[in-house]
Amino acid sequence: MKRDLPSLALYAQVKEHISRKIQDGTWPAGHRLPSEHELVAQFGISRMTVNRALRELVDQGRITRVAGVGSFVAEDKPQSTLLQIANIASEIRHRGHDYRCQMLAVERVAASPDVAAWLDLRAGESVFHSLCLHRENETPVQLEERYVNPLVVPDYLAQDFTAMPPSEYLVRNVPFDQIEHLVDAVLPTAEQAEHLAMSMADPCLLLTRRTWTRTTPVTWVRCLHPASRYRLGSRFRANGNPSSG
Amino acid sequence: MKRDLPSLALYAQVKEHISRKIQDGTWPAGHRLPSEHELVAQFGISRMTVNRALRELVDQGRITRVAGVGSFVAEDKPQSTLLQIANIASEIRHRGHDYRCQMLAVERVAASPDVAAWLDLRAGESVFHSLCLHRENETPVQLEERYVNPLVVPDYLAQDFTAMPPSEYLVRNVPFDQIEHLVDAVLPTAEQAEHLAMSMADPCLLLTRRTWTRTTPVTWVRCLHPASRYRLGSRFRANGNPSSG
DNA sequence: CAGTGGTCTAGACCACTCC
DNA sequence: GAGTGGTCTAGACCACTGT
Repeated sequence: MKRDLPSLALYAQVKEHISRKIQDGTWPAGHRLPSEHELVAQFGISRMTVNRALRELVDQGRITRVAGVGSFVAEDKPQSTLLQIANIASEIRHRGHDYRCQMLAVERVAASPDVAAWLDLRAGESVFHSLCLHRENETPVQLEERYVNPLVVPDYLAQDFTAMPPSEYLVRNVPFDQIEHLVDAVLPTAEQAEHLAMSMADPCLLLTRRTWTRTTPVTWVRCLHPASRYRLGSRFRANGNPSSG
Repeated sequence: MKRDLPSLALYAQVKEHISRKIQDGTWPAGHRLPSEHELVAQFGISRMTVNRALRELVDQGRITRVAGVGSFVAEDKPQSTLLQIANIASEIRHRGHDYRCQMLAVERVAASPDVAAWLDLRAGESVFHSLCLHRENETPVQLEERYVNPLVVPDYLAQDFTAMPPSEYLVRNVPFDQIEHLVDAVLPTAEQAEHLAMSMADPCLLLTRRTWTRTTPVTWVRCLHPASRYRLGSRFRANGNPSSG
């Protein structure tokens, strides 16, 4: 069998193989994975090695396993903490509500000094910019302004974001190594308030997120939420033995 | 050797053995652990089993390992994401600034219906309540209102919180299994604005946190931050192969 | 019952570090 | 060189689920 990379551990190759199938949608949530025995035969490796790969996927929340039944692609990606917000579309649909993504802009612009610094480019270089409004039952809940590094995602402008919102497109196509979140409370500008159909006196949650692949910046995005219609949450169950406070 | 629990997996017994030595201070940060070979001899089990225990301790951030050198007790626990805010005192001191905790109230009160529901008690039952103001270089940065379950933390009222803030006291004394965070953007009430020496028109970040031990609620706390003086952040490096968005 | 995952063994080879 | 951890094998026994 061919090697993807020089001497990547066998268990890691199995993990990548399965992760890819999940990520690109070949194996949707709830889909049953091949059994350990089948993977042993398929990869020509020992069961302990397959078992380690699957155990680590469980730890990462990618799959769930039931002894005597099988292994399945995990339903939700509770991810950790703030990542939940990345998938506002599925979150809204999960509540049984209508979701709509309205594109206000998709364009190529010259990077301002700020944006250039954030994306580690030179000012004036070409970057992709998008502005879109996410609606829950036609009520605006998030104004998303995004800059994307064209070196990493050259096809960004060609996508139909009304079918697949920018965040989901990036999730499915760009692997990342690092993610940074900042959360602020702000008052909206007049223009933002108008897009969000809210008062300028009402506070908003502002989530700023940057992601990297290797050490290359991929995207910088600011998500503005009327606080009365959106809150950020996370539930965490302990693995080890940390403490409360 | 004696068994702690009936038929706990061998690798889990090794993990517990090591975790206990770390937690009770027998093995301080940086201390060198026995080698895999020594643990094999000590427990009379195979090396794969010892190896699994040690790998999982690495995943949990308890220890670090260097091939060719040895295994060592990990230095600090940076914790993940939002938990950072739990330790506002050390965070402020880490910036080289003065930290002060001013107690505005420490008392026993009858649980309102809301608080009773949050803590899973009956309305009117006795609960502990504290209100304190955290200052950075004498500037208020967090107004912390907290309710504590007296069944879990009976000695809460007797503590000197100016020496050790409530969050740190709980961190050090109550193990937890679950933690829930909610983040809102709000405008402060007149009273809150006065405590925080801010305008009522300026937005605040409101962090609400609940913790459980087993399934028993321990504490419910609301931390109010002037957004101009505080933002919430998290940096995350991927372990597996998740995606960006 | 056959199939699944959970665990465990007793070896093995390798790359690495320290002396 | 001896010691360390990183990985891997080819078996094994068990408890559990489904039919």
